[in-house]
Amino acid sequence: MATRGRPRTFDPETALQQATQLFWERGYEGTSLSDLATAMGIASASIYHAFGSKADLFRQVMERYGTTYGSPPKRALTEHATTREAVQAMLRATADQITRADAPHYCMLILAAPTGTVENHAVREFLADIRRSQYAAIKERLDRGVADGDLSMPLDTVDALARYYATVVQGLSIQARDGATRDELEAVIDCALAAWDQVAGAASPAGVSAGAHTTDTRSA
Amino acid sequence: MATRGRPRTFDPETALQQATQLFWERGYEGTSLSDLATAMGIASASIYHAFGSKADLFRQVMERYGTTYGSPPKRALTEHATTREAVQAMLRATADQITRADAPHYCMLILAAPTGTVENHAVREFLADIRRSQYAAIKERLDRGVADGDLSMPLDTVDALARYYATVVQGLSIQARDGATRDELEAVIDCALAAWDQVAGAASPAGVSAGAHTTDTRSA
DNA sequence: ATGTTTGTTTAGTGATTGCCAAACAAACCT
DNA sequence: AGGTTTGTTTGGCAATCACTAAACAAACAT
Repeated sequence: MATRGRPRTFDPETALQQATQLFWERGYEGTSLSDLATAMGIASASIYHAFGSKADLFRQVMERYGTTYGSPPKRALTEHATTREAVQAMLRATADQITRADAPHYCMLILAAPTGTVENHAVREFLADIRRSQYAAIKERLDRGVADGDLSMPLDTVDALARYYATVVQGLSIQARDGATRDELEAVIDCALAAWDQVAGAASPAGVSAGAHTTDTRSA
Repeated sequence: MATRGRPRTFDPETALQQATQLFWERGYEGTSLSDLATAMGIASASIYHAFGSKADLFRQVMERYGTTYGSPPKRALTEHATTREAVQAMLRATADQITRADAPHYCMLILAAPTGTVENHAVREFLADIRRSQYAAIKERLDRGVADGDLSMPLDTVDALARYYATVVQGLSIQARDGATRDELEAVIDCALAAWDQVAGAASPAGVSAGAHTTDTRSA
């Protein structure tokens, strides 16, 4: 089918890229529509025509963000043979992404809107949902490790370990935001992986569950 | 000296407390002066008279926050005999504070203003400075442990371990914000302390220093 | 050529932002 | 009582917010 009507004067992909840069630097509420219009090179009315509302634009920005900047850590999680290597690669890919010279030194998913006005509650929960799916992705990889016989531990320890590495990933963004270097993050990751060797490498995870203490004496 | 002039009609401490609640829930930029005036029960002009600007008020709120809600983790760090116990107590006190039923489930210092408008850059750096001093406090405790003969490791490993636990503390706030329970945080803390046993408990910390990292898989 | 469709800009909407001058109020002072 | 000092409120500042109606522009259709 041929294109009807007046053709676009801007490239939507380029415009989303420019919007990404602003939202990334200033967060959701810190970015105004006039800021966006200027950066995207079009009138604000064109933004509404092309992308809907500010919240809609942000959702499309985040979708693109997930398939570009957010992709390496996700791929690292699935594309390594052993679970430990996968987690290590995921952490290192995260550190790479949040210390890039050409972008803000943190993950937009984590810091673009952790708090804010009451009226933007839905946007914050939209981001929180994605973050919770990040945890779920880590947990799935650990579950796969258990299924592979690669990882041996009680079920609730798998949950804890997955949440633990999600916590580390999120903490790394604050560190990088506050000026930590790539090398400093690498040292943090080394410490975080030392926990792996203790919890998953040893026979027993030394009281990792909060409730009943179940001692698992199986060896790997 | 007797009090000159018209007396205050509100208690500054109570007013700061009410301002704290709002800034805590909505962050710095998410809280408006009219919101604050309503919550504090006074006109916005009185806020300026008593506290200066919005940024000044926020700084006073954070100062009070540090000596109240922020106090238990800090005290835990200094009031325990062994370094490991101190770190564990600090982490648990943090988890306690960010899952209180009477307050938002995160640390205001970490999530009140990680990103935002260009004009509020100074407020964000004010918070970042305090966060960096948190890392410094952890590092001081570890240094003391080394001095006490309580902890034995290379100097750069002490740096890494301090930054690592700062990372965990900050990650915990995102986790609690996104709905993690106190028990789930406890399980995360157990994992984080397993790293201690591996890095500080064992003889050598398995390459914790900032060495070569070759993971960079950045995409366009 | 005229109409339809789609995208653009102009020019605004009402609401809200942080902030402040000026008037008013309540205490103490001499 | 009159003056001084301090704190309060009223009223409104200019700027910005997210958003949109309406006019204009550029393509295709018939």
